[in-house]
Amino acid sequence: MDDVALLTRNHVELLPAHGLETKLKLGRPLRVKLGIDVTSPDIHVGRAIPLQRMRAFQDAGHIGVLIVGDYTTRIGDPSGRSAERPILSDAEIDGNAKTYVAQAMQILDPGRTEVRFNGEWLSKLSFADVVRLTRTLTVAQLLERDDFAKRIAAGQPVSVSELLYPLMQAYDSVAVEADVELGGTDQLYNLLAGRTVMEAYGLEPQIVLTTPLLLSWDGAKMSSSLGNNIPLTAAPEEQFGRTMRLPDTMIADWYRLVVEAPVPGGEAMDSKLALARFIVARSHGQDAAAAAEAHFTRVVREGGAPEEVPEGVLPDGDPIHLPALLAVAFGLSTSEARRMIGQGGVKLNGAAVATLDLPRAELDGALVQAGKRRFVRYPPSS
RNA sequence: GCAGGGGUUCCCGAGUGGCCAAAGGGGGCGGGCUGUAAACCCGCUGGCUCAGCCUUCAGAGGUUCGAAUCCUCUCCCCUGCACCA
Repeated sequence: MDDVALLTRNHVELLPAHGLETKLKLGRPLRVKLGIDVTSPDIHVGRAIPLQRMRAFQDAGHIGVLIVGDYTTRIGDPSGRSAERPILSDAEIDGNAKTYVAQAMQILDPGRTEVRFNGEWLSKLSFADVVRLTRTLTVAQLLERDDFAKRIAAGQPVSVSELLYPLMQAYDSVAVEADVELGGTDQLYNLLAGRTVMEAYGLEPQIVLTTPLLLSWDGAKMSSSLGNNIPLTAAPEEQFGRTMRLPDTMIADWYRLVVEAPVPGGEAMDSKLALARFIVARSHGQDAAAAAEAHFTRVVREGGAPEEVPEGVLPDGDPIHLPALLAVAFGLSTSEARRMIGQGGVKLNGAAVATLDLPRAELDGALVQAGKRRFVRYPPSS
């Protein structure tokens, strides 16, 4: 029933070498842990990759233990950062935590998922408990971490609280008695610390499995803070469009990591459309995916207006000043609107506009477009 | 604490008294092309009912006809050294 190749598909590191086979021979459902911190409100397609692994384990009869890092987020994970992360407010953290679980369930099997908030145990540790925890690792071990090493070499600050982060995450593994922990490659250090700490607490150390980081259309790691992400909560049209933004050269990678299937072949365009459909369908269902594709075809490929165009209200006065109108309608500055008009990017009922002021009659009942994606309709008065 | 080096428009990064709303790159936006929001090419990229005006170069004052550029003070960052009874 356990196909190791399937469970570990696309992994980067799997440690120790044959540890997973040994665990599987125990003949009981394994507890497969994945910790997520809640610094941003959305899970995106890249962060879904380890969730996909968790799903594979679930489908094979194992238990997914999803740790919501409400408590650790208060410390701030330094992974991949050259600066300390800002500490979020409690309200932000709690708000994010709520939406996270729902998003994760787009990928996971709810019936085989155990959701735990790590504040449950971390908030109860006494100072003596923390000291005991800190005894499990040495400073030298903590400083081995690439990120810390680089920052120290560069003379940048590393706060003591950041050093505690791997320990807290490791303690999660102790608390939930993880058999396997999943994570992106940037989490390798933390995951390995989990092994050491579990051992110190008399537990069988977890198996560590890391997944690749998904690169986005700009070639950088997909990340909410870089704005190159596709959130699982984004609207269907948005998810579809963002996927279509991928350079053709990255399609194969996304098929491997996101769809976990070979590229269908044929035109790059068709593969990319199918990829976009997959991503939307996973979050919003087949119907939404079809609708999003129809929207894309209409608006982007054919340059037409979408099915649903928001309605605007014309201001008073007769010659209507277009820059001001566009500024209100699309949230632009009037200078931006002027530039767009000057570059032929503004259309009135499909025809480019060249004047800044238009008679009210021409706008009444008109469809106004700015660029390819912004539309507003002014319903006829009377 | 002492000595030195820095803080520039979304980001990186030029600019050391007028030619600076400020080079260049990135990003973003617009157009062209295209069975893609890919690739490629061109343009734009502080605000303003805009041939002009207004507000920007960490902050506050000052010198000057004129300051991102000079002076003073303040805040923040970095690099050495010192301190760590």
